[in-house]
Amino acid sequence: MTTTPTPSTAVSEAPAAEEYLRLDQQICFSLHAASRAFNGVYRVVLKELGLTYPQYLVMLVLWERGELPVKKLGEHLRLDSGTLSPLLKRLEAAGLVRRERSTQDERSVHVHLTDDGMALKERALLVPRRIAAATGFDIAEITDLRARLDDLTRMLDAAALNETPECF
Amino acid sequence: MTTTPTPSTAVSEAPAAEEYLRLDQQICFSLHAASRAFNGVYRVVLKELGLTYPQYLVMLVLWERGELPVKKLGEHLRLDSGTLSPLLKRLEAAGLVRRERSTQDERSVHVHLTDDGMALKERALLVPRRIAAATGFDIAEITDLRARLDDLTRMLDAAALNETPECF
DNA sequence: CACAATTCAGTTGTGCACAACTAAACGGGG
DNA sequence: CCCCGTTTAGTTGTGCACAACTGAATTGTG
Repeated sequence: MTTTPTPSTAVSEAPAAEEYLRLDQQICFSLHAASRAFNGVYRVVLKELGLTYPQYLVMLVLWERGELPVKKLGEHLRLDSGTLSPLLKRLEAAGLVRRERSTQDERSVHVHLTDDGMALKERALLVPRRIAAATGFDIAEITDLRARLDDLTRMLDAAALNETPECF
Repeated sequence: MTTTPTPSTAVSEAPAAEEYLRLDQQICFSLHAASRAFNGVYRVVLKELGLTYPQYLVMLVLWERGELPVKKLGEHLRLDSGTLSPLLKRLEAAGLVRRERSTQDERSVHVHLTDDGMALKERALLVPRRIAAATGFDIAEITDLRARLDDLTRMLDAAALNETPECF
C-alpha cells in the first residue's frame, strides 16, 4: 500500500490515478462529514426551538425578508419545491408560518410568518453564539471559510450546467 | 458590518445579536449549499458507474482497505448501521459487494468486494480528475480546504459531546 | 380570441441521515 | 455453568434532497 509517494517518471500512470482517488476520498469525505457534523450540532441546539436545521434556514430567510413566495425562498436556499413543499407544511402545522396563494398570480404561494413565528426569532438570537462557540473559530476564520465554500459552490454549479464532457 | 466587536455596556444588545444571526445564516447556509453542490456534481459523474455519492464513499474505503466489518466501515465514514445497512444491501443487490457474517464473531458482518466491485475501481479512477476539474481548485487549495473542514468537524464533534450547556 | 409554451407549486418515488429501538451473540464475574 | 452488561447489525419512523412528473395558471403569438 502507498508504495510510490512520487511516481514521477514511473513505468505506468496507474499510481498517480490511485493517489487522486485517495485525495478525492479525502476532500469529498471531508466536506460530507463537516456538513453532517455541523448539522448534528444544530440539531442539538435547535431541538429546544422545535426546528430542524433546514427549517431553521427557512426561518432565517423569513426573519430577514419578511414574506416571500415559495419560488423566491427556493432561490435563496438553493432548494426546489419538492423539498420545500412538505417542509413548509410542517412549519405551518407547527404554527410558525402561513401559506397563502397569491391573488395576483394564483400559481404562486406566499409564505408569511405568524406571530409565533416572529416571536421565535427572539429565542433564535442565542443560537449563532452557541454555534460559534462550538466551532471555536473566530469571525475572520468563519468569514474566510464561508467565502471559500461559496466559491466552491459557484464553481460546482457552473460545472454541473456545462457538464464538461471533455476535460482530458 | 461587524460594528460592535465588544457590546459591553451598550444601550441595547439587539443589533449585535441580529448581526450574529445574519452571519450564522451565511456560514451554515454556505456549508449546506456547498455540500449539496458537491453532491450534485458527483451525482452526475457517478451516474455512469451506477453509484450514488454515499455508495461511492463506501466503495472508496473498500478499494483502499479491501474488506471490513460494518462497524469499522462506519467509523471510517462517520456513519451508523441505520445508514449503512440498507446502503450495503443495495450495493450487494448491484453485485458489487458481498456481506458475510464472521465465523469468529457472529455479531459482526464482513463486507467484501466482488470481482465486479473490484473491476469498478478501474472506471472510478477517472472520477477524481473530473471532480477536480469541476471545482477549478488546484491541489494546494483542495488540501487546505480539506484541512480546514476536518478541523471544523473535529471541533463540532467535540462540542456535540460536551454539549456546552453554559458558554455564556 | 385561441392555442401553444412557460411558470409555479405540489406529488411520487428513491435514497441518505439519524434517533430509538430490537435481537442475537459475546464475555466476564459470581 | 449461568446471568448480566456490552457489542454489533438490523429495523422502524421521521425528515431532507432531488429527479421526474402532474396540473393549474399565466403569457405570448398568431
